[in-house]
Amino acid sequence: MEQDPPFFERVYTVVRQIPEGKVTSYGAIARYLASSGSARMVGWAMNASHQREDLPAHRVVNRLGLLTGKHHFGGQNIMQQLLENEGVTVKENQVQQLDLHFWDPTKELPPI
DNA sequence: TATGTGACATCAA
DNA sequence: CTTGATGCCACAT
Repeated sequence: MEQDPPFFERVYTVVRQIPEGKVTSYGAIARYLASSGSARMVGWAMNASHQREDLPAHRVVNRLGLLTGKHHFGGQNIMQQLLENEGVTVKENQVQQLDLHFWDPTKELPPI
């Protein structure tokens, strides 16, 4: 009877647990959820994140730290502003010292 | 059931 | 720097 929550909700659950000043990648989340390189699923889930207010999508960047989804934040550099406001240095749409700000769910969160 | 879609990742040239 | 191709798979229609 217990049905597994939609893939979306699993993604949101992880993203919501990203601490301030930290970022993670689509691929990292995908590996944590499905142990697979299906990072597109994460990006696609994020596309629907417009419905979720409590979802810090600005903490999710691509593997290089590039703010690929900033255009979904209103068109301006809102995403960068949010990250810098949390102590993350961003320049040219790319997170600086990514390894210091990177938050890996596969390491920080318990396995499913 | 099939088709289209996507805020990615990775390789190649 | 760019473009193209390939893999990946949940969800909408």
